[in-house]
Amino acid sequence: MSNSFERIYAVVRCIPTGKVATYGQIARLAGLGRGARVVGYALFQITPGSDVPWQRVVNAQGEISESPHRQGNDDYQRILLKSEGIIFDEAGRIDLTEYRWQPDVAQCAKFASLT
DNA sequence: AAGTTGACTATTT
DNA sequence: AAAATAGCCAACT
Repeated sequence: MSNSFERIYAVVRCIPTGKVATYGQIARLAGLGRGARVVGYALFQITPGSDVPWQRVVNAQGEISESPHRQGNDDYQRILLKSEGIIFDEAGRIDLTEYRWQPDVAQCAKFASLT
């Protein structure tokens, strides 16, 4: 596993239940700057059984990003999020102004040395 | 070693 | 408002 991926996973693992984060947000926290795409690539390799809550990562529009290779799993992701208390609007989007995760260094000391 | 690729994002049509 | 364009960064081939 590449080091960058480890950092990304570390950040994602810190997203509390009931909250979501955007790819760009995670990229920045992981020290990747604008490498939002790398975050997506990292999540692509996550296998079921991993302790990384990949379902809490959505795109900047509050919508679930899907891929030609992952299609079918978007429904699964939506179900997981709903079970965590996240509400989807009519368009199937999440209200980021309410559910967007706001990193708290006190809760996640791992970031202290990354940012 | 160099080119391609992608769970992105912001900008421009 | 939806679709195409252009930057971005690291992994993969």
